[in-house]
Amino acid sequence: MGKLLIICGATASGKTALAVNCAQKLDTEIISADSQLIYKGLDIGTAKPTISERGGIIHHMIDIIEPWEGFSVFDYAERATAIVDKLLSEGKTPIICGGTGFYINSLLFDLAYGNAGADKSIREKYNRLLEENGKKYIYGLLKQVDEETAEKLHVNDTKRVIRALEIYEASGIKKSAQHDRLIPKYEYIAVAINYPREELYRRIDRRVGEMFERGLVDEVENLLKRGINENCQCMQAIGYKEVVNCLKNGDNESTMRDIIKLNTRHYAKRQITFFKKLPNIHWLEPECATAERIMELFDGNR
RNA sequence: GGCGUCAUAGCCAAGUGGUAAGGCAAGGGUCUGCAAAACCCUGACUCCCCGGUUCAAAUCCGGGUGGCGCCU
Repeated sequence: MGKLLIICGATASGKTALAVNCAQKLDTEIISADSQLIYKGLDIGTAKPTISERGGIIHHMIDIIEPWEGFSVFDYAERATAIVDKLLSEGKTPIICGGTGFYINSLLFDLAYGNAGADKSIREKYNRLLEENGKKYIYGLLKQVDEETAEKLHVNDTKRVIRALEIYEASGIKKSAQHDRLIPKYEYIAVAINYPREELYRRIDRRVGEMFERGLVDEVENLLKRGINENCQCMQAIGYKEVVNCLKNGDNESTMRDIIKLNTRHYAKRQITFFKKLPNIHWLEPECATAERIMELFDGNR
């Protein structure tokens, strides 16, 4: 059975170029694992790889939905798994490249997600209850139906509290009653580039600066002009929500830049925390992060 | 030179006699259908220095140092 190559890690750490190099060596295709690259029209702020940066390699899971559409891990897992399987059946090595750890997990592991889909009306109902009665109230509701899950969650973590409530209401089964075993569906080897924190932050700063030079503000204004609501999921992405906000406040560009840099650094930190827990991940020092080195690791693992 | 004012964690900052709020930054972490989202945890053996008053001082008094403002 074939094996997957995962290239993950923090934003601005050089995943794309590395993945393209590997894909060229392996004569294969890349499957993006990025929750924002899926949107058409969000290019600059998401640092979507340009055609030339893609180096002639086919990239899947990029530009697959419209900005006003919603998307979730479940959708990702469904679509991306199909592509993985297709590539494997062709004898190719799927390369997964991206910084959304949750999406990568959804590909690697057979998660059940509580065996209950998102239910808009249930969510609305609990969101209303949250607004009317507060966090403690809905947390209390969860405690009544699924004490075990409630214990694991913090009262303030309303998103997950509501999701747990949703699972119970939609399926009649407690979230805590469903235990997924995290057994990888595929053999894989994961690599991430391990920049020293300060250097990673410098790279982020530089990249954010470049986004403004390329016209991030115009991109956001165009999306708004096209009628994309600022509350859309895609507009919550770093770079977009800040520009929208600053535009409203009349802040200058340097303020926008600083906020985006800061939020991106926070994001990178969270990504690193997430990937630390991914089994079988190799943290490569920047100077060792080459396609050649990865091929060695990959073959040695075969 | 004189007068006034301020001096608390990397930054902003509350506290004005009873044993150091809070915010930001930074670091650590959680993550099972919104994940570039959402959420959690961590920090001053000490309040510029020295001396004094007091059972007790970041808080009061004296001196010093430094910043700021005004005056000559």
